[in-house]
Amino acid sequence: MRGFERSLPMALMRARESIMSQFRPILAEHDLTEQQWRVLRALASNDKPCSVGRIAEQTFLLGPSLSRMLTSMADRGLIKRAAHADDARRSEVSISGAGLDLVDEIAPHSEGVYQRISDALSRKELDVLYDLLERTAAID
Amino acid sequence: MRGFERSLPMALMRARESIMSQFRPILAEHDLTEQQWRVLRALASNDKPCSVGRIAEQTFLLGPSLSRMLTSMADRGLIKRAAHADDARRSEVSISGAGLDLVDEIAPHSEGVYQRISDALSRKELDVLYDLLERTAAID
DNA sequence: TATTGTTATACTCTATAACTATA
DNA sequence: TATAGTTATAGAGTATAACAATA
Repeated sequence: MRGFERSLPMALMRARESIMSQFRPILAEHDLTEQQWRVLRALASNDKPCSVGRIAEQTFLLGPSLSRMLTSMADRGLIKRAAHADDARRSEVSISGAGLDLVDEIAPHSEGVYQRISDALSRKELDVLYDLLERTAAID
Repeated sequence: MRGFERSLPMALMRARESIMSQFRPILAEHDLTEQQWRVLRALASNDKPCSVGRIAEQTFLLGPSLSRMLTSMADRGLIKRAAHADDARRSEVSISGAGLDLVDEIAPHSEGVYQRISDALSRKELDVLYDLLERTAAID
């Protein structure tokens, strides 16, 4: 079995932890978990409202976890839920104005983190990294 | 704020999920959580026994979580704990024979996953990926 | 006094199954 | 019958503080 250092999941985790460790304190200041932030970011990037299932796919959260998170995020006024026009089983979830405000408040800190990434990796290297990650994600 | 698609933490997570989703069923068959597997792999790659703090660093687990996990893994016979020779505060944790057997049992499946990665990425591309990930992990 | 590791506590997320209501 | 989403439940991990033992 290959060494721990040459384990791809661990290498991916080390890279991710390096970034998230800078970012988590900012999220904590705004009373957001990493998972809630993923939901907020997914909704902010989707221009249109989308289904709960679609959010689950985008954020790698399980339905039951997400369902509860959406309830608490709606209580907090960060997201909105509406009934689907054609299919009454579906929800149409979207980010609220307050949710967008929160994203905008956190965004500058995020860009600060990306500045440090840009100091370490050239634009070209970042492009290569994204490409390799995407191809890894596409396996199977 | 950059799009969700161009978020590096999410790109890292998507890549990692793609691999781990193939691997988790194998771990589940052997009653191992992802975190327990990280501990086992870390200990298997360290030739010498090491401290609880060192394992926590390697596996990105918090002390209290790790402490409980080590207790249950020791009860299961997967690891061994010994007192440190010079410093009685420290533990010396190492993998047991049964722990090594379990790693060896799971290893072939792991190589199967790496085979699929090798089908998608050339050796050179994998080297580039590891290098870029390492440099990302080294930020700050 | 600082450090290593454990225990205590509250909360969040994971994971699976069962359920509701639509389709 | 199948699908979308919620509720129920058990368990594991996260996170912080407090603690014991030792340096």
